[in-house]
Amino acid sequence: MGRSPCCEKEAGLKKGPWTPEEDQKLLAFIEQHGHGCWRSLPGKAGLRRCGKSCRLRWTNYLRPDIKRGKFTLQEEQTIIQLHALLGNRWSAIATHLPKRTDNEIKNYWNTHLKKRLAKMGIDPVTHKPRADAAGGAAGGASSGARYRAAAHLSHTAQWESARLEAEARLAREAKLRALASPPPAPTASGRLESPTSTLSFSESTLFASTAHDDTNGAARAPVILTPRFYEEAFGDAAAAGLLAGVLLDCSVAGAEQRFAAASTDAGVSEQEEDKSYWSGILNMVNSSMSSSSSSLTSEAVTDPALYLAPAAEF
DNA sequence: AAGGAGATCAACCGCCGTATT
DNA sequence: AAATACGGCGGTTGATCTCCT
Repeated sequence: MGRSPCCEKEAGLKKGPWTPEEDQKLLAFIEQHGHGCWRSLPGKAGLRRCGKSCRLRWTNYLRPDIKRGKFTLQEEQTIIQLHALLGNRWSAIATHLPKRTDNEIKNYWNTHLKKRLAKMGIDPVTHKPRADAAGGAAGGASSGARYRAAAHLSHTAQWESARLEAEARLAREAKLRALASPPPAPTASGRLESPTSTLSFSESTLFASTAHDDTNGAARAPVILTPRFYEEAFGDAAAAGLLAGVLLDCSVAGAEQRFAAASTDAGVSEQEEDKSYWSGILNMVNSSMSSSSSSLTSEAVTDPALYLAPAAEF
């Protein structure tokens, strides 16, 4: 029954930080043979490590296509918005940030972004304004309006419900696709894959689009991040200006207008809010896909319907 | 200059879904 | 169909670094 015993139960395997020699061995072996079966790799490569440790070292550190260093403003925005959409699904988020690993994104979220949102009075888990922060965290009269507006946009329960429904749809769709056709070649299909992720780009966009398609208007992201948000969070108008450019680049400039309108006009239609928010996400996702080879330049495809099409079948 | 506190990040752990026998 | 291994994921830890007093 089953497979042969697991090597991880072997004694004498090394743990802890990798030495340059170990890195060299692993790198040389993978360059020559590919990683193949991780479990058998350490033996073949002459490493006293378990396969799991080798895989982790490779995917998080040694892979040649990893971009290290400071996250850009656009990457931060992408992470925050995708986190609002997907929650702590770091591998799915990493799918939309080429050259960044899920581990790196997770660390960055936990050490930087989570704190920053909390500072802004936004619950980093639900992405809705915290009750105890209303009117206070960022200070001033304008922030009061901002929190009211954010609260207006916040229907967390509905959001969660729509999210779960979309997730279930996604799983069904993935199964159907797997049955209908063999998996395409990873690089030739145009799919944007994270080597650390099992979630394909198409699945992710489908997820976004199903939520967008919610006819009850239930799916919404609680908080829209605007240049003004960033200006206060960073305390840096230049950074906010850059973000404004990024937003425009990604065709979500409407979010700023919508946000301003929401602050003064409670009559803004919920459908419009949904449309604007989700098209922002879609365009952002789209822009990250279009730049998968080098940097995160934004060349938004103007027709989101391209990505919405699969969802119409549900 | 030294010590402590907080921040950062690489790596481990344990769980889960899928593949394999 | 059941048992088991494998690969992958998210949460957590702990060593190291940086900043502050």
